[in-house]
Amino acid sequence: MSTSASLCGMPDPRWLDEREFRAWLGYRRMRLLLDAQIARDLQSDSGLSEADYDVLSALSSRESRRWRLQELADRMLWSKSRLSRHVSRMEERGLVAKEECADDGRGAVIALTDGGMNAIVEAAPGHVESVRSHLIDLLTEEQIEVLGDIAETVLAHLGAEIR
Amino acid sequence: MSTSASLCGMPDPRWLDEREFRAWLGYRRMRLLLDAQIARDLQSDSGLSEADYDVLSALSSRESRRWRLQELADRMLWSKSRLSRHVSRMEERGLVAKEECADDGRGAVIALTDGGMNAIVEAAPGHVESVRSHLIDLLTEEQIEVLGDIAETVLAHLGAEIR
DNA sequence: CGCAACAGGTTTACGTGTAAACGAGAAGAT
DNA sequence: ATCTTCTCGTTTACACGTAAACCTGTTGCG
Repeated sequence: MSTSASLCGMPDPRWLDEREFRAWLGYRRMRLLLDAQIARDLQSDSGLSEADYDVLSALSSRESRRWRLQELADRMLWSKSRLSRHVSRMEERGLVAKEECADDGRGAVIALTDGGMNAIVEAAPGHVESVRSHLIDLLTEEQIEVLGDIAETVLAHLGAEIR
Repeated sequence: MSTSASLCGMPDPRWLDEREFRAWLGYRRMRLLLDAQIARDLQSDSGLSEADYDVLSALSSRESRRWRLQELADRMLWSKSRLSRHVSRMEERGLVAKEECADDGRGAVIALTDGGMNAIVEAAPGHVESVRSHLIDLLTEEQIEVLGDIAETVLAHLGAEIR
C-alpha cells in the first residue's frame, strides 16, 4: 500500500517522473524569481509596477489612447474591481484619466494622459532590455519557439485567447 | 526619429521581434491563467492554497518533518516575515506547530502535525492530476525537456539554485 | 565579565488583490 | 410610462505580501 487512497479503491496517481518534476519545479521557481527581477528593474528605473506598465501599454496600443473599463479588464484578464482600483491610483499619479462615457451613463472610459504616454515611452526601452537580459537573450531561437508553443497549448486548453 | 531616446544619443532598443514577443506574452498569460487554475483546483478539492501546499510539502520532505524557520524560508525563496505569518495562520488550522529550538533561544522550529501530514497526503494525488491535466500531459516529451532547460538557464542566470 | 554588534523571528504599517454588496443607469416587457 | 431585470463600475471587508521597526538572544571583542 502506498497511500490511503489504495484502501478505498482509488488508483495510485501518476506521480511526476524526474523530467516532469524538473519542468514543473523549474517553471514555478522561474516564475517566482524572473518576475520579481523584472519587476524590480522596471520599478527602479521607471517608477512603474508591472501592473502600471501593462495598463499604460494596453492604453497606448489604441490610436484613441482610450478603453472602456470593462473591455480593458477583459483584455488584460483582470477583474473590473482590480482595474477600477488600480486606475484610480494611477489617476492620482497623473498617468491616466477617467472620463465619462457618452454612450452609456454608467460607463467609464480610461484615457492615457500625456504624462502616462511619456512614462511608458521612457520606460519601454529599459523594460525590453530587462526582459531580454533575463530571459530572451539567454535562450536559443528554438527555445523561444518552444516556449511560445507551450504557452499557446496551455492557454488553448484553458480556453483563453492568445490574441 | 522613433522615440525621444534618439534625441539624446541613446541607441534604439532592440525591440522584441514577433517570435520573441509571442514567447514573452505567452509566458505572462500562461503564468496568470495556469497558476490561477491550478490554485483553484487545489483549493476546491483540498482546502489548501498553493502556499499551504508548498509549506506542507517542504516539511514532509524531511524525515524529521521539521525545519528551522529561516532555513525553510531560504529554501522556499520566501521572506522570513512571510513564512512566519503564514505558519502562524497554518498553526491556527492545526496543520503545523511551532516549537522552541533547543540550540538557539531565538530560533523557531516548524513541525508538521499529523493533521498537516494527513492534509498533504490527501491533497497530493489531486494536485498532481491537476498539474498533469493543465500542463504536463498537454506537452510532448521534448517540450517538457525544453521547459526544464529554459528554467534552468534563467535561474542560473539569476544566481538561484535549482535544487 | 560587560558591552557592542549581529542574527532569528515577530509585529506593524502599508499597498494591493478578491469576492460580494451596492448604487445608478440601461433595456425589455407590458 | 413604469416596473423589473440586467449591466457597469465602485466600494467594502477581508486576506495576504513586503519592508522596516522591533524585541530578544547570541556572538565577538576588549
